[in-house]
Amino acid sequence: MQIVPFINSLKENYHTIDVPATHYTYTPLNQLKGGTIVNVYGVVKFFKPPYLSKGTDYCSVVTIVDETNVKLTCLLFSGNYEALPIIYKTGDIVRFHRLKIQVYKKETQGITSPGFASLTFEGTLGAPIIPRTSSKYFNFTSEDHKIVEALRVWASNHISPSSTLLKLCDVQPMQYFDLTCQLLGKAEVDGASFLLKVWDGTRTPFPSWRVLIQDHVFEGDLSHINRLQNLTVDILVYDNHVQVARSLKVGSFLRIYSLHTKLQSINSESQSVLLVLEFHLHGGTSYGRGIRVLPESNSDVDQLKKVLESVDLTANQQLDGISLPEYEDSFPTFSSSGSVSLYEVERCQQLSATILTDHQYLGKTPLCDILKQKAPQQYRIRAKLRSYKPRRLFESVKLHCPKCRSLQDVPHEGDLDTILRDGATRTPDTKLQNTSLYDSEMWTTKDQGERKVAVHFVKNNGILPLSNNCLILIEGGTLSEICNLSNKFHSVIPVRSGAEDLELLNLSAPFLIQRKIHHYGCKQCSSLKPIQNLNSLVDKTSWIPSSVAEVLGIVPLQYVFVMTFTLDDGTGVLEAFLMDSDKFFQIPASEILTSDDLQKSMDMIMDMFCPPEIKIDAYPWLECFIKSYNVINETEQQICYQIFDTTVAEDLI
DNA sequence: GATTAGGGTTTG
Repeated sequence: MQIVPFINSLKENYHTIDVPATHYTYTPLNQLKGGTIVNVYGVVKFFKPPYLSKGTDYCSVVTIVDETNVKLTCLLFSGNYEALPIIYKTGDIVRFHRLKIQVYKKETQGITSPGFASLTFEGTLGAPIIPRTSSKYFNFTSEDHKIVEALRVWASNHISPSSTLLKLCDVQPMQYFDLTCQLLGKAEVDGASFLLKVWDGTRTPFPSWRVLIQDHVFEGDLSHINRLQNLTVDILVYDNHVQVARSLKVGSFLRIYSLHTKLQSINSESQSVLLVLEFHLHGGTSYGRGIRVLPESNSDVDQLKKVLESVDLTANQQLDGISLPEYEDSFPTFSSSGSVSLYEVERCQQLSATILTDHQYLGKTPLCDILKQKAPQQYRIRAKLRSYKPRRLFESVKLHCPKCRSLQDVPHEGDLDTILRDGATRTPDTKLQNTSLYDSEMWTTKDQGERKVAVHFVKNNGILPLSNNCLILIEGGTLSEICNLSNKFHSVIPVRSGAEDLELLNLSAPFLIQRKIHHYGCKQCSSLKPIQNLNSLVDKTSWIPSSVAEVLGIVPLQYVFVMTFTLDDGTGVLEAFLMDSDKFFQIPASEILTSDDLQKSMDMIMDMFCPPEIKIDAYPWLECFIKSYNVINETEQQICYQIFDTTVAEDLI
């Protein structure tokens, strides 16, 4: 061993030898050579909090990075827990003295060498630069100060801040995260697991599970815990973490790394299902799993204490033993972020996310029984939505003819433009303008081949109504012109000049446009009547689509959602067809294609029925009314099912 | 005095 590092090591670690201050040099991480002993600085990119190794020492694995953008994974061992770096989170800055560089599997790594010593600093820009170390005496100069500051600046521009530190109110089911909390109680569960009861002053989106233990093994203030009710969570720690957990002091502040959440549904007495959130600290040290006690001086602990002190227990108690209506008042049905509030899923667990609009007297039938029976029949069922098709909303919107029952796609905007252009090739006939029904105006466009556009303003008893009550007939207009006019006028009907009268374009085009809604007619079932028939409408200001359609001989098509639901009640799986204009989802299918808000609502409803990233156990129940019917094709007879008389539960809309 | 672990989630 070289004498100078040896003396420095003694100085830093044992403070018994008085030698002059030594100048340390720090090797950039891109200049490390195997077989050397170096001093390095770095930003912590990853770390495992110290844990007892399978040998004799504590171990901490720390990966650091510096301005050279080179990473170094360090294996740090010490028989003394305190001698390992006191790292609380990634982004902390460390200084290692007497780190041995070696090569393992072609990778350079650092490992403690005799006399290893470390300092750790908070990585936050502007935070006070206070070294954390267990060494009583250590070398710390203004140059170190500068290095730490420079690394902080570099890290702030090159390393994304740690996102794994979460408050309990922000945890989601199925997640790994780091929790800063206070230990309220603990209990031995069995050899392989140990219970920690903790809180951080915020409430989880689902109530925590409650781990069953024998009363006498619990350590902690139960009356305090009872007062806190659902502000406390139960964490089960396993295997290697058990002995650490056993040694923790109630009341201490902890950081638990890579804590895992899992959503679990449990059956309660009243047949309803309740969702609870489980917290597991699994065995092993992968991903830095572990527990570290935070000192009272830690700034995160300081913040946590303030939160804990400010928790309003009276407000808490009002929420305990909740009756549903009060509970819902506290939480918006849909969160502003556009995602479904987890409380809602919970709410759906307890009741049902859909309800029947009729037939409530019917008893429920298990799907396995329905699948054995002949059609046609009607059933009330309770099932979960395992999956649905189509997944893309716009693919589920169709046009349905109630007369011939045909279904067709909604024309795309591009196609519609072509249809309108093709229908508008004839020049407006001036003989058909200015009748008793309407006043006419004609324009000739410039730079567009002298295209002529005629607009006929339909009068009400000989008088032109205000534009927002006025129906206009338009000849030769493009889609964008028609859309602009439909914003100003009550209704727009695209027409062309016929032999004797204005006539509708073919029924590939909408027969009536009101704001953003395009009304279509069935080509099969309609037999067009003259435009002048609009005269027979007594009130020429309300322009009800069905009335307009009727006088013009049109069978209007209905906008519908067409979807296939794969329903599962645990006894069987059944595919049911849903065709809905607005009764089921309470969203008008006619408006959804042009409304972002409605699309968002629809997405939220489907996410509620079929929550992403959650097991089906945790899905809400749907109460549905279904009809079975026979479908016969060339080769076989098949039984199909359709959902009827069912709607999304009112408080979920 | 060597060993420990050598980052990359349990399956409770």
